[in-house]
Amino acid sequence: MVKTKEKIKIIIADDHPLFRRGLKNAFADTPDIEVVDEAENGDELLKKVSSAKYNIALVDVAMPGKHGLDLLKQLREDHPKLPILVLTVYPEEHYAVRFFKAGASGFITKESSTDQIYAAVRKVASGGKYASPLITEKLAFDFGKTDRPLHEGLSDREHQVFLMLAEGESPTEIGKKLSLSVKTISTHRSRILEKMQMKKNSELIHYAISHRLLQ
Amino acid sequence: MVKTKEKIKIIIADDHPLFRRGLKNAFADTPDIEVVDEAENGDELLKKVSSAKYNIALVDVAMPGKHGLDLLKQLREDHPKLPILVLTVYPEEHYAVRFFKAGASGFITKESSTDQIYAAVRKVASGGKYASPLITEKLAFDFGKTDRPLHEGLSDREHQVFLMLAEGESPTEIGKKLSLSVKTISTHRSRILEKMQMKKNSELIHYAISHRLLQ
DNA sequence: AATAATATAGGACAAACACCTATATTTTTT
DNA sequence: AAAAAATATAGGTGTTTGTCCTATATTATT
Repeated sequence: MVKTKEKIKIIIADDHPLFRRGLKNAFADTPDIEVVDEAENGDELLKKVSSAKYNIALVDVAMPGKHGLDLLKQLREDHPKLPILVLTVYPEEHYAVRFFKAGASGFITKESSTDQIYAAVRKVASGGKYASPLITEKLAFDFGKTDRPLHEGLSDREHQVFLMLAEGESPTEIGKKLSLSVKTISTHRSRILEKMQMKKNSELIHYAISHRLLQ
Repeated sequence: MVKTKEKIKIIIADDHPLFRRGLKNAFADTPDIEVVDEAENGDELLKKVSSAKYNIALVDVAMPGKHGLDLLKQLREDHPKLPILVLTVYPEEHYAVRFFKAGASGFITKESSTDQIYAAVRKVASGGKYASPLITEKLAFDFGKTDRPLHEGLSDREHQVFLMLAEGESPTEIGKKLSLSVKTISTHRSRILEKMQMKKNSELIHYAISHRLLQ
């Protein structure tokens, strides 16, 4: 039971040098948490986690290279035991569910205060899950609800393709980026439109804009 | 001439606490620059700059409340002499021109290294303008040509078509709505892309969203 | 009056894509 | 444990869509 004296070792992954600095500095104030490594993109993170020992990975999912749900899934696969605390700039409500399902242990936005982040790290380090009160409420509230936002009925892949379409990317571009055939994208698109009860890409775009799913 | 010993006093405005911390910490390393105040949104910034004395405002333009060009213009109006260094997460090429036009003294992205940021602050503090090499080149190239905000260089018809394209409408749909041939729309589109120095509709969409031209 | 910019579109050809079908895999339901 | 549903992936085919080049009339600008 001397374990309590050991520090929580975390690796942080974020592509903004100044944000990493802010994080590191914030954890310099905590006696029980220590930033022992950094990565500035998803691939570097994957490389590092496989070699060294961390208690938590604190990961911005919006990075160049491997990122988002893909990155999260890959991490889970390579290291099923490493708890992942997801960082994002996005308004959380729309994404949290998705990230939890994909195996994240916690989810916080970059607007969070240092105290919230400390709390999240501690909670996750002790094997728990962390979500902001807002999200927790939302999760509870939504449970079993049938009239959830349309886009939550999409599968992960569909959601991913949906966002890209909403950003105006062509099926061909999307296929290229995801290394999938245009046909596959086209099929996803049909199902997205069907699920969302829409007929045209323009409707997807409007939907995404009005739900603040874009930038 | 004892002036050289005085520190450059800056106020930083960003809605991410951790990013502010990173910035502050980065400037803790510089003997000649000092962060003397912070603001976490545009309104707070406006309030603070009117009361106190800073040599530079380092401002993230993507904040809740007053933000973006509006914020920048307001700052210029209230304090024509306060140099403003704009921070952004956006890929710089499309926005820099506009921000300089609106009176910014410098423009850097959040991906920048601390050294780049120090350089920017010093340059701006001494009355100069700062832009990354990439942008500088771009500005030189564009001068006299696309000197005004990109989308304002469009003719009325082009602007109309631009917005419809940005909403995801297809050339065919647009043609129908405007009772014009698809060919005409296609021609307009080419010219819009040319004038805005873009290549794809997705760029139009991003531009429109980030400039709040939609909805 | 001369020049540039704008608004319109036809023809030819290429690319993009939708639609249908199909299969393997995963997840959920029973 | 078995059956059913949902998910993720594409191939083939044929049409829609749109680009590029060219052209002309009209309107602004100098």
